[in-house]
Formats: sequence, C-alpha cells, structure tokens
Amino acid sequence: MPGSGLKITVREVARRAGVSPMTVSRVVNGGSGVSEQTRRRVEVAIADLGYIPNRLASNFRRERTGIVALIVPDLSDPFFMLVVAGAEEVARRSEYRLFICNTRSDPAREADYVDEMLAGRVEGVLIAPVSDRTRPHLTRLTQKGVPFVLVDRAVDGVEADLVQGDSVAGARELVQHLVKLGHKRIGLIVESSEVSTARDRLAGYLEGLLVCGIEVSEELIVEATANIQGGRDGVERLLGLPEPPTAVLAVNNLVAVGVAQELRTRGLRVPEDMALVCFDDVDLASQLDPFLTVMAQPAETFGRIAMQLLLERAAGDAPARRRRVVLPADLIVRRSCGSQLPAPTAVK
Amino acid sequence: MPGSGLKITVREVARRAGVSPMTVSRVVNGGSGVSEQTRRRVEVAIADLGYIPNRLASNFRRERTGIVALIVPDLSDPFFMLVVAGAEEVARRSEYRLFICNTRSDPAREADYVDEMLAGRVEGVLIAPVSDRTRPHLTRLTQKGVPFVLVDRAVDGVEADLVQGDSVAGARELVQHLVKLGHKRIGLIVESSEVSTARDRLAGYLEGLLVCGIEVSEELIVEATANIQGGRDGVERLLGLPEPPTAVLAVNNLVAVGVAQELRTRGLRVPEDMALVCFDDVDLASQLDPFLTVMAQPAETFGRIAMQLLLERAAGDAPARRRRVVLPADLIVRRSCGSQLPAPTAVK
DNA sequence: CTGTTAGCGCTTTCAT
DNA sequence: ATGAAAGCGCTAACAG
Repeated sequence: MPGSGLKITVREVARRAGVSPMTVSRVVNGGSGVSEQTRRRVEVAIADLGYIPNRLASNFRRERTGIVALIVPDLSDPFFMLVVAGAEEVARRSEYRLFICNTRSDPAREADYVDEMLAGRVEGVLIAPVSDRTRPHLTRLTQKGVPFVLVDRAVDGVEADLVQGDSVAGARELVQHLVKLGHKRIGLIVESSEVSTARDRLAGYLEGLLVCGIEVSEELIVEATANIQGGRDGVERLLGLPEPPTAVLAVNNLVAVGVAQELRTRGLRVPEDMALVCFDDVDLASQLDPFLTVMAQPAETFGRIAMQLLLERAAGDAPARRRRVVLPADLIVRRSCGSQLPAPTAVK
Repeated sequence: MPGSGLKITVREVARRAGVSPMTVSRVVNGGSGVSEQTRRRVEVAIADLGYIPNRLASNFRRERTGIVALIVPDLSDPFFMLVVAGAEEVARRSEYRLFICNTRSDPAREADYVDEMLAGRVEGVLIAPVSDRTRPHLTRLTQKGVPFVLVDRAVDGVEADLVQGDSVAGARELVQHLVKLGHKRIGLIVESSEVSTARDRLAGYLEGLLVCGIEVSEELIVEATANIQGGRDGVERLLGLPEPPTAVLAVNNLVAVGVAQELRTRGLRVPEDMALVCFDDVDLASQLDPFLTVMAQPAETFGRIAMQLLLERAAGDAPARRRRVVLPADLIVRRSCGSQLPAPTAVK
C-alpha cells in the first residue's frame, strides 16, 4: 500500500530501485538518457512507494514554475470567461498551468495579484488591465523581467504585445446601423476614459455620427461603471434629459443588461420605446433568446492568440518589438435594435 | 533603481541592512520579534533593492504553499461561476490563493488536475466532481492526506464534507408547480445517473408525480449530457414521442437553454407550446429578461461554506466525522412555466 | 548510461 | 532581539 501521507523522496525510490537519485529524477522528467531496463525498475519503485515528485522542490531548483497568470477584471463577464477559455486551451497544450486572477476591476486587488504572481515566480502574465492605472503594476513586471501581454485593453504609455478588438470601427458601425434604422438621437454609455476600449468606442461613436452627418449632443454621452449598475445609472440619466435619445449604445454587454433592466422597471419596451445595442455578446442569454443586437468580438480568439504571444515571449523566441493584433468585430443584428420595426419615435 | 531582473536574495538584503538573513526573513514574515529600529533598516534595504521574496524557496522550505484548488466541471456555467466567486472570497480573506481548474466534465482532465494539485502540494481541494467516476481521484487525495470538500455533488462511496442543494425537494416542487398549472405529462431531461444531482432530481421528479397522483411514464424521462447540446437532444427525443409532454423539467440551466433553442428552431413557443422549468438560474439572461422559471440554488453560498469547511480541515481544526450541509433551493416563477396562461394543451 | 557533488533561497532550530 | 548552522528535495554540472 502506498505511503499514506508519508514523505517519499527521490532517495527512497532510488534506494528501492537500486539506483541513484539522479536516475530517478531523469525517469520522472521524461526518462531520456536512461536504459529501458533501469527505467522500468525505477517506475516499479515509484508505483510501489506511491511516490509523487515534490514540485515545490523541483520548481525551486529549476527556477521554473510552468505557471502563467491570467488577470481579468471580471470573471463573471461572459466576454472574459471566453478569453479565459481560449487562453487556457493554449496554455494547456504547451504544458503550462494557468493561474486565474479576478481583479473585480479593483486596481488595488490587481496590484496585489501582480505582486503575488511576481513572488510566485510565474513565467508570464496575460492581463486585461483594469485601466491606465494599471501602468505601475506593469512596470514592476518589466523591471523583474516577467513577460506580459495585454488583452482587450491597451494601457496608455505601455509598449507591450497587445491583442484587442477594433473598437473604433465597431462603435462606428453600431452607430451607422442605428442611424440607418432612423435614429438621430443616440445615447452612449461608456466607462471612464481611463479604459482604452471606452476611449476607442467613444471615438468610434463620434466618427459614426460624423459620417452620418449627425451633430454630437454632449448630453447624450454619459459615463458610468462598466457593469449592470452602470447601465441602470446611465440610462436613468439619459431618460432624465429634456429630449432623451431613441437609442442607446452600451459600452459592453453588462451595461446593456443594466439598461434593459432599468427600462423594464420603468415599463419601457425595447426596442419600441428605446433601441439598444452593445459590444460583446451575452452568449447564454442570446442562446436562450436572440434578443440583443451586438457587436460581437471573438473573445476566445483573443485569449488564444494572446496566450500564444505570451508563451513565445516566455520561451524567449519572440521579436524584441511589440506586436499588436487587432481583430474585427461582427455586427449581429437581433431584435433589440428594432430592425424590423418602423422608424422610431421619441420616448414619451 | 531596483535590481532589474537580477536575483536579490535575503543575503543581499541582509548585507545591505547590516543584519543576518534570518532577521530579514523575520521582517518579511510579519516582523514579530524584531526591534522597531532594525525592522525599519531592513525595510529600507528591501525597498532599495526591490527585493521580492522567492516564494518558491519559501514554499519549499516550509512545505506550505498557501494554495487551495477549486475543481469545477464547467466554468462557463453561471452556477459554477458563482461557486467560484464565493469560494474565492473566503479563500482570499484567509490569505489563501485559489487555483481554479476547469475539467469541462472530462474525467481524464479531472484526473490530470488532481495529480497536478497533488504534485503542486496544494493544501486542500474543493471539488465539484464530474461524477461517481471521480472516486479514484478522491481516494488519491485521501491517501496523500490532502483534505477535500465536495460541493454540489456527492460521490458514491466517498465520505467527505459536502455542501449541496436539496435536489430532491427542488425537483419535487418544480413538478408540483407544473401540475398545479395543469400539466400531466411532464418530461424530464437528466444527465447520467452517475451524477448525484441527476439521481436526486430524478428521485424528486418521481416523488412529485407520486404526490400529485400522476402515473410515471418511463418514456418521458430522457438522459442527455448536462449542457446545451444535451438540452437540444433531449427535447428532440421528447418531441418525437407519440404523445409528447406539455412541460419539460431540465436538470440544469444549460440544458434548459438548449431546450429553448431547439424549440425555437422548430417554431414552438415557450410556454404556449411547451412549458419549461429547470434547476439553477442563468443570471445574466434572467436579468436581461426574466423569462425562465427556475429552482434557484444559492451557488455563491455553496462556494463560501464549502471553502470554510475546507480551510478548517486544512488548518486541522475540523471534526473527524464528515459534515454535510444541505441548502434549500428557491422556486422563482417567471414566464417559461406559463403561470399566467390558461391550462396547457398538448404540442400539436 | 549512470553516479557524485554541490547548492538553489529560505527558514527551523538552537544558541547567544 | 539577533545570529549561526543545517538542510528541505531536487537537479545542474560534471565525472566516469
């Protein structure tokens, strides 16, 4: 019976197999450079003793953990969930383990996680940063020589590999789509301009209006947190306007959910009373009922590509200069934009 | 400027501060037993050098990682996502890091993860097992003396702390609710009876029918995988019956989404043509549009309590005998069950 | 193909 | 309150 909780080390195994600890180590790590016969003996000893190599010792000795960190602002957001899935798949294929860190959009928590990963000697960090305030944390990574790749969001003043969506084009297209449906007053709910996607989507929104020859109304652009509550707050402010918009572009899926919720609470219908579109799909919801018109980003691909770039860097075979991958987003037209409705009227 | 990538160890810091490595170690680990003055000197040295303690070495030496694993079958399932959130919160408060493992309901992957965690010397494992086939993996944990707690699902023949929902009562109530709405032919889509929740929900379903004086029709009970595809397959089989059900009870949220999808594809309406209820909410979807009638389980609480039990075990101050926590589920009536509709008619 | 030697960075233990 | 010595389990580096 295997050693129930007892500490079996290479030495025990070596003694039992009648070889040196080094040979045991070799067998454990692939077994190359060991004769078929010896290897078998060692393997038997390992099985007999129920030996499990102490990865703590191994990691320590080799200064290699085989762990990469994935830091995201919100794990409960289906978008980031997909990023995780993609990244995990690639990491796994390369025999890396993924340490997932959920910052909940809290810069302090993010800082903690970065420090923990630094202390834990992870071999690389894939990060969807909270905002530009993430910069100092990234600087620490650079100082310690830990490679990192940004995903979804850029950070002002940080030169690093980056995988992101084309937010400018995406927002522009959403606006154009709404205008085509007859909307002239289009509200935008964005998060803080400290977040690159918010900046880009605002830029795309403005571009879209410009292209369509519609004048910008400052009051239609409201800033809120990028979550459900933010959506509720944002649309509340828009509805409080003397002349509310007839359509809302939400900076992301969670905000859109909040908007829908608040409108429902007030007895307003989407899209009849207010059209609604956003970035990023809410996959389960959309599969249950294809309702939200969205600019869908290939989140899983974000994760896959970003992890690939990261592992290349970790392996040391990546070009010195930063790489930037911009993936196009796809407009998925469903009901919330009111595509099959007649021209909109103002919210009464 | 901090040592850019260079290796700073306790020794360097000690030299710079004019103390012994031991003192540095003491300062790093809470600083008790060190005079205020020396501590300050050491802290300055640490800051000057940009010293980051090598947790690899520390872990190795103390034989303590401060890491617990959380193994779940499906991270993209909102239910498990909430379990993760709850567990993470508690782990964090106790200064433990959480290593999240997504098995994707693949027993092989689950086995891999268990082995990895064993090798990585995690201090405990919180696991929502794939099925009864998980038993050998759990046995390995026991052999190595690694404490674990089961969450959401029991494993046949495994005695361990367990936090789960009251699936029997939940399913019974769902059936009773449907019967009250006039349904007599109620389909059940469950997963393999190797999963404890599936067994329990089937039992509850049968109990519900019994209580309501409705005879069981074997053909209304179909087995499918517990995901979206399973829902589609399951309802397809139910619709192929000579006399299809008028309502479906899905074993979980993902299955319900699949059912809804398949029905839509076929031009059937929920709840008019087919009522639909399930276990576990799909929070974002429900927030976007409160449609699905569900038996909601307090998933986050599952995670919190389970992690508490686990940390107690890891700390060694838990009773020898196993603890079993059963949390009640809540019926949330929304539209998919057809509560506000007249009595149902068979799907034509 | 196999073994020997040495030491990773930290902390436990025992002095002082 | 501080330090000296020793060693955790493993694996580079080098012999043989």
